[in-house]
Amino acid sequence: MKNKEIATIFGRIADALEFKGEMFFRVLAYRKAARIIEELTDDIELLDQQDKLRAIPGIGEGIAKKINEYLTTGKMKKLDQAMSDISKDLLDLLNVQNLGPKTLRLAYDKLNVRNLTDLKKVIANGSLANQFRMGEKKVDNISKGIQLFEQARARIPINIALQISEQVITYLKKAPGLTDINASGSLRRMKETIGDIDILVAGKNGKKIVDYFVKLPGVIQILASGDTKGSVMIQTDEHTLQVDIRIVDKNSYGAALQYFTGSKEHNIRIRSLAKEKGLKVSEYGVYKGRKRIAGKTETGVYQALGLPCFAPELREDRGEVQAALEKRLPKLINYHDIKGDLQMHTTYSDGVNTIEQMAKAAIKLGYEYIAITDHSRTASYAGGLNEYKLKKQWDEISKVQLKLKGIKILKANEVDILVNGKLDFPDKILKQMDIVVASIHQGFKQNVTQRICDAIENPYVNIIAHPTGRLISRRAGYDIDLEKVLEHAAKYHKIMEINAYPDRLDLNDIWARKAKEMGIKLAISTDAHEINDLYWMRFGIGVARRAWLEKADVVNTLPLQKFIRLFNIED
DNA sequence: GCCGTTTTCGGCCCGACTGTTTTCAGTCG
Repeated sequence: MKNKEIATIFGRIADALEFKGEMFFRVLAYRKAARIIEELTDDIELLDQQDKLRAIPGIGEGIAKKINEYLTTGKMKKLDQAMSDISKDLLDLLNVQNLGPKTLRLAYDKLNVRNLTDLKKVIANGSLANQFRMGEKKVDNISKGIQLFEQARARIPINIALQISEQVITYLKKAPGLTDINASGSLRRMKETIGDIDILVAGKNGKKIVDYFVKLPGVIQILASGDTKGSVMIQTDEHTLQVDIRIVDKNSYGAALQYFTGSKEHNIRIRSLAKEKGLKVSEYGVYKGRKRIAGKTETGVYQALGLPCFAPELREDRGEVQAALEKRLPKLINYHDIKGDLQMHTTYSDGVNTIEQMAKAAIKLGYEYIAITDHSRTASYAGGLNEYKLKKQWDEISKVQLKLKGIKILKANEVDILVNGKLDFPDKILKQMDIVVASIHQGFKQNVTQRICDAIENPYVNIIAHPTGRLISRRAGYDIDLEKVLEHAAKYHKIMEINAYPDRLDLNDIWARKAKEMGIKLAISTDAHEINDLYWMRFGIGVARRAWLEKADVVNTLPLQKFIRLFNIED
């Protein structure tokens, strides 16, 4: 698939045109196209061949032609043109905070700045500060931006961000005059990674709240500290990240929460719709002329526009507004819908806790069943089980089962899909398992699509685990044709996993939604290696909700008896 | 560059903050 490649090109064109002072909305059109293509699950080459590109909202004649040109010739004139006299190094500088296209252009024209080194030079020798409408403070802010740019902070995994935001919120709740507080931004939308943490606060005397905020433990730098806004860098064991706080009046808290939750694209959609209705939406409220008709609550804001209060996870401008208008928004799955966890490891392979400990922890979570899925023998690095150890484990499961009431412990395994396409246990063993979870742990570049398809065809395999094998912070997924795999899964009625391990989240939101649309059922599993990991379920739920999944789309929402019937498990 | 139950032309979300100015440009979210 060349989707990603083409998305990158349009992003690059947008940057270049912006730098050159091209009409703002043209730049926007390229950016929008880049995002749409990036999120596309269909192969863009196929869409081009079938002449279906223009059916995608946001892709018109011009962009479609350029895509076709690139796919047939390997080149895009518009890109070459846009980049003819500038370089990627230069455009990268647009990512420096407080340095926008206008200022960069100024530095380029007047001071010959071509890259970061040049930029630093003209800052150091004062020549940038001497330019028209520039000054010391502006240049100072750009310098701060360069500092952050050079640290090139990676986005933070959702679990870390959530943990930190909860600590910050606990701390802030003691701030003087504070009445309401919420995490907003991508964290509230449960995106898989978070750039910075945005906290929204309602309260009187913003200055005092901000003063209290910047004294937060772990702060290594104060980036801004005013009456309505504060911004700090904090350092934890492994991560450095930015935390922003905004203070608004109680009466516009709902409008502000709606606004700061985003996404930006969702907000643009909402505001356009408001405009069509003769209304105006801002972070202060919904206005009809000068009259404010909503703003105190988020629900009120949406209601004023004739819309339901969207779950934050839906607010990505992926068709949610249209769906709401047509009254076909999904009733999203909730955390409490989950009745069991279908992937976890114990001391038998690379887990930390015993079967009994895992089972007891699951009972505490209110689950009715769990599947013990230690690794199979070929996963020797993880202490994978051979047939002898597997049988031994089943004996222990039976013993624990007798001892514990209120939970069904399923005899299962995370069976390796071997390089030759076979499974790591013979069918006669697989047949005896309550649940068979199959996945790839080796030969990431060897025929992955075909191997997974073969596994899907095995009559004893129930679930394909972490189908793309990506690790968010470390590696891209296998070289896999996911669409083909999903088609196969749909054909053979196999379940695809949403792995809730925060570094995996695999399938991701986009592909999980596609799977649902193809009629595939999903399982949300934690892949826990210790009892605390069982709490990762909330991140899997986050992905599922972002994927528009409902309770009925996820097999481990079934109560025990129905679950057992579905999988033909002996009670 | 995209788009159309008012439009094939003329719109395209909205406001705060900052720093530079003396009326506003640039950047951000």
